[in-house]
Amino acid sequence: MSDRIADSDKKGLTRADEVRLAIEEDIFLGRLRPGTRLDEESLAQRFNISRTPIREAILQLVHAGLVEKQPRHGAVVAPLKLHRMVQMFEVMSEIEGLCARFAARRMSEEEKQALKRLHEASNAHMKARELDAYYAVNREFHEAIQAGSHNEPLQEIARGLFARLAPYRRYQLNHPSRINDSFDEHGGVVDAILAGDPEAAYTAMRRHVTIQIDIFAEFVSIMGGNGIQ
Amino acid sequence: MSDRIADSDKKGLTRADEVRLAIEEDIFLGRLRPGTRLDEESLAQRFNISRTPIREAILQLVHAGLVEKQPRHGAVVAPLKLHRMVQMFEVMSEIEGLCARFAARRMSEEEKQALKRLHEASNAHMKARELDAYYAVNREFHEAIQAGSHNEPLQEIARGLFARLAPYRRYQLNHPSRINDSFDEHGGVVDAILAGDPEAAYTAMRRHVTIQIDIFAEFVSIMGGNGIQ
DNA sequence: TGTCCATCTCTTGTATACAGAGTGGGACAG
DNA sequence: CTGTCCCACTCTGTATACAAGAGATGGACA
Repeated sequence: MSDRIADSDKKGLTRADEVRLAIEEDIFLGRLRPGTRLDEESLAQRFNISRTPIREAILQLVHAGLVEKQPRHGAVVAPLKLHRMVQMFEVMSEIEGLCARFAARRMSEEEKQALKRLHEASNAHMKARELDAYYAVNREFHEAIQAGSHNEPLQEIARGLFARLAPYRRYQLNHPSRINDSFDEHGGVVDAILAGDPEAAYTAMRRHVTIQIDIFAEFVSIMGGNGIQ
Repeated sequence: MSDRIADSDKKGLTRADEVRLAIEEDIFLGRLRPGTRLDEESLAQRFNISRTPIREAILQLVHAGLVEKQPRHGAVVAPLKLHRMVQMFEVMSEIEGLCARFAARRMSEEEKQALKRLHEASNAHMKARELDAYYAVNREFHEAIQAGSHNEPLQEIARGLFARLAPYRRYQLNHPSRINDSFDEHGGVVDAILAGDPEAAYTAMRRHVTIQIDIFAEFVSIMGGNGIQ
């Protein structure tokens, strides 16, 4: 783990913000597993600052849903319960479907072209079997559509769900043929949005995310639920 | 304003939590208008505690979306911009519609009967023109359906949106005939849920909330946007 | 030997003190 | 008279010190 915060991008951010970003990344990248205790004192030592900004960072993470906290009992990285995770995917599919529906109606020509380019870029990564690169573009793809909804509260909800699911979502693309199917599903979404067909976009996106639930369920059944709690 | 926190219900709550609840109530009840500056020092004096828990409370409010904050620039009660508020209602109608759709599929017989009783109770308040009572039952009605979705993350999203819109929503039922129409629309939702018809429930609920947007837009046009920013 | 109680320690919650950034006002120059 | 620059004050961000609650450990008694 980076025991120090990069000296770059320190513009306008408080220490608390920097710590929050660092811990967020640790959670996303799996360096901090769900269930891990977040001790204020040791975090303070790790970042060479006092406990005050650490506490603020933890509070922010609590409200982002990444961390759970009970008074006088400390904070732990949120151990998503299985049924709750399935519920979140369920909501996510609807929210993203909604984003796609709005995007089909509201995206500007420039936004549509940018989306198309993103999709084409992911095509290259798919053929080259570059999993990490595909995963990165995949995220950009979904974010582009969320932004295309031109509805900020909706984007915030989507981002929040995405953030909470991110630690688990990365397992999905390990499924052998998944990356190809994912690309094809994206294609359907892109076509519907470019054609300006809201309902088709909604259906395609909703289906795309719903499939991820199935993949995830399969992953869980293989794992036997271990390591997830 | 209550300059002191009630000695009751102090179980398991930190000072920060108490302050947060107090400020939340002030915002909901309009005692703290959007745009009002939240000065840490004066709040600390008002509650007779130090700035530390005040800061924590403000942070929590920031993440609930009720307060905005920029580094080194303090916190103000979130001044909802008009277009953003419309966007929130837009999302709210979809979220509540979604809740209704799930509720139609998942509500137990007990939950359905409880919902029916709530609706009948609101009928009495409508006929007696008891606006406040109707407003209270109305909230219970929506919460019952949200709970009926049996999807916790979805409920949290709905609650969050409701909380952020609450300071403004109360104007809506002032519209003369609104209360009757509202009751009729609720009736449609109840019928669909009791019949176990997800799509009808979704449509009825979505329409019910969408109408609120129109009422709200009308209210705003009368106000000329003053006092809302 | 097992159980219960007390104390001790560890961690969180709160207070207070200090540092640094922003803002506003006043003074001086044009 | 007006504009600009500098100084001071105010408020936020951070550090540190203190208090209090929860859990653990050890001893004593049954």
